[in-house]
Amino acid sequence: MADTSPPRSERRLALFDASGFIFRAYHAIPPLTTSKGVPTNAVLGFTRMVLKALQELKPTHVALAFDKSGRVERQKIDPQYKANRKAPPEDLTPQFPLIRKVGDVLNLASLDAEGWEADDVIGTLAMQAKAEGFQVLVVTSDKDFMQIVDEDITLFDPAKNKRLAVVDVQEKMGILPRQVRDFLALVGDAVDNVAKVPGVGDKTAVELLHQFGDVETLLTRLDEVKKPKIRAALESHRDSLLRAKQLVTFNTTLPLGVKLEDLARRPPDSTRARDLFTELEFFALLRDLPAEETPRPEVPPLVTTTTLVTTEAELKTLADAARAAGAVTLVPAYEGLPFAAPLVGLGMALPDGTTRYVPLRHQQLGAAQMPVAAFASVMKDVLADAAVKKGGHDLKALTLVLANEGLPLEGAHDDVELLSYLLNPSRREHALADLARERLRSELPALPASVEGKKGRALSDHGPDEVAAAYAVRADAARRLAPELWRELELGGLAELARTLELPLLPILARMEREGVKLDVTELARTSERVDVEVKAKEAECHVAAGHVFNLGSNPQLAQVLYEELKLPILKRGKTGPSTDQEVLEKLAEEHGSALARALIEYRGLSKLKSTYLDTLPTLVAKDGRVHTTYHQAATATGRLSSSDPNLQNIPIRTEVGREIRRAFVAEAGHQLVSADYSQVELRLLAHIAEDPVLIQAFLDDEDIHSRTAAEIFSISPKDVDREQRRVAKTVNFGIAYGLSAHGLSTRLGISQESARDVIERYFTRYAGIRQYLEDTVEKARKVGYVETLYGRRRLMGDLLSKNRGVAQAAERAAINMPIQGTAADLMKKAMLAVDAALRQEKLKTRVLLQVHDELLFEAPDAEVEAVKALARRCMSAVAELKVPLKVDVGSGKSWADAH
DNA sequence: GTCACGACGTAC
DNA sequence: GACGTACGTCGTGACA
Repeated sequence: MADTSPPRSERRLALFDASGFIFRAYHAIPPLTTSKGVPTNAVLGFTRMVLKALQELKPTHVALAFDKSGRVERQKIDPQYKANRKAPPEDLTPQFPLIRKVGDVLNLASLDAEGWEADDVIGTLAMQAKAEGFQVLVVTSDKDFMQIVDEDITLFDPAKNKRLAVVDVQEKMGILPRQVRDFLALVGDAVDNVAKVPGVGDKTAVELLHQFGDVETLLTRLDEVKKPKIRAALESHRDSLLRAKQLVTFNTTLPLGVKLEDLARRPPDSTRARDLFTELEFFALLRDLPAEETPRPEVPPLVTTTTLVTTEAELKTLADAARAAGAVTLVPAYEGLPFAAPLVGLGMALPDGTTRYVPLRHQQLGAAQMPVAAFASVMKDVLADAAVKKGGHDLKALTLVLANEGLPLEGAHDDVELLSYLLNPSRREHALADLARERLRSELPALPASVEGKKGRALSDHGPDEVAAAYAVRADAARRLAPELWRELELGGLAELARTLELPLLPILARMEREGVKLDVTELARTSERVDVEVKAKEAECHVAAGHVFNLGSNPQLAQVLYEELKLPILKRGKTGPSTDQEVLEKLAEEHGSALARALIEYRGLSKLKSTYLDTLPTLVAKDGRVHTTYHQAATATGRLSSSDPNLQNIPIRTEVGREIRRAFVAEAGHQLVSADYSQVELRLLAHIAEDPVLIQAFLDDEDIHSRTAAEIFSISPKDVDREQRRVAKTVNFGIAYGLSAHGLSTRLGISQESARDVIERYFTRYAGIRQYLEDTVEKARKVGYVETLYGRRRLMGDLLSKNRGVAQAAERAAINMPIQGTAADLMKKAMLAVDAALRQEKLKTRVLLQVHDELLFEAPDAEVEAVKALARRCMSAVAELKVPLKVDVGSGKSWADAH
């Protein structure tokens, strides 16, 4: 291949002072957001400047230099350095990662060095490039950069469209570029908090430098300084002057570890640039992008075919390659629920792009397959080796199907479903096919319908050739998605959450699912029979009250009976017609004496419990007599887990029949169930996050929080609070973190809107910190476009600026709630890691079975019960140091009901 | 028969 | 629309 790189003399490196421009752009351009509310003024200014400078300078090589914890190293010289700087404005912070993204899609290298400023990165690169014969252009508006100007290094100020060479520095400053550092040290810098020598202004500084050349010489010949005042000042500021020179001097010897060749200019990735500019609504800039798709040779299309692995020797080679590379991406072929699903085959991808499919349990006659036992013996070690990082999509499912084969999996690391979830937890799905379409511009071939939960031939009835490519491509796609997702997580400050919380939690959830919880089906059947009698009686009662038989489960039929035949008033309407929900029925029963409504309420309650729990749960008991739920780690917008098949996070507890259902969740013989739950965790977190002194004190005093709130609201002593007042306060306490409204409170409590408004106003007067927090949260969310938890989990909030007021208000309530609910979820996840580690550490046989948001349920051998109670309380309380204590209630017994 | 949707109700 | 986050059941109506 011909060498097309420019001759040495024509190589021009443009170095952008990116961090400098971010702040300039932010202040130069008035606040601006996308229609979704993402602030973009600094991003726009920065992008325009970069594009303009590139056009003007036509460099052959380019780099963007950023600060990274920039003041840290200089503060080692002087702790006062930039100590007076405020944190960046809150609507600027979210623009930093966006600016990095702009650099990324424009194919410009972004460089930084931990602890150093962009200045130092540029200084280092400039020297390196000069030594290699480059012409260096530093794009900046900062005069400090004049210190590195020489015959090969010039500055370019895009704002003024002016270049600055040695002569310009001399003309402007009256000194040589290499004296700029001395000049800056003498006159100081108020903005950066660099001390000056008092009495020395620009003129004196220049004069002194003409006479002595630099500050070091000046200080050795102080007696030659004519003016006594200046001489005295210099004498007494000797140390601070030398320190100041150190501070203003660029470090030109950073170990950046970058080759200049890597900075060769590449055309923008116009596809991604187009997407990003569209997302940012930079429509004017879109036109300037090259129209055609830029070929991306470094990102080849996904594989379309693969090779089957059917011999032990081939598989061994593959396992060795994975071990050597330290990573492998695995996509299992299975159908149904991963607990108990047999492994039909395995798609694999290695970091070098090799893909394979291992057929294991295809039914096709004559198809060559890998014997399962041989597969297990070859793969066991590499799967269990945490040093070999595992990638894929839904690694919990992979962990489970491998566990079914007796193969423990360690080193789960690149789960693209989980990584995508952290980037945008509001998103409905993180299906691999969608991620591949969006991020790799590739369509994945379809999987057999049965795998997607639809009807069709069983997976194992397909031949290996039919499905091999589909699974191998998926492994290839997941392998390629992971680095991109990690990069975005790093940019958003979410990578630590992934590494230290979500990924370590994944195997714990897999174990909990595998463990399952024992269900006493006889007990459930007994209850079901009894409830059945009651349900039938209530049904008959309803039919009598209606005067004829109808389907009680059909709301349209019910509405006809209530509102047309019985002529009851329509109190509420839904989208499809008059409502028949519980609230309406209660009013009809109480205020209009409707016997039908009264009977129907009881019918609904009982039949719900019967159909959802009493009759369904027994069908979900596995062969081991236990129920195995599936936890979803990438499902909720707040960071909570969810549970399905069955959902064990909404097992009834409030009603008597509900408690009977919990009585059917039991411990094995010789064991007990131990329950540990956080008391009032969300209200405690609200107190901590909002820093409300009154609420914090209430928790420090371990008071009955609802009575205390009642006392505050009604301005009375806690001991004088009556039941009704406590009930009101309890409702307010529960509703407050949900964005409670006067209307909502009034309907819930059956009081007038006026008194509800009054109650809320009194609440906010007493708990002023809470009101402030709620307002600040919404305001900040509007500015930055997201809300976050104490641990940095983020939820993007696009609807806050919706023109539809209802939509915008709903988004405000969600924004208020997420930091509270999400932080509680973070805490519980941390607690689960701590509890798991402690159980191992103490070599206990106790297992964690269930997590229900603020509760953990354990199954403990009788002998361990007390130890586990103490352990759970300890681990869960100590998971964070907050301004309020984290209280944990524990209990134990033969059944879940008894453990409460 | 299958699917998507809305209404409803359970949990925290 | 009216208080946040989930999932499951049922009935309904469109479609095959």
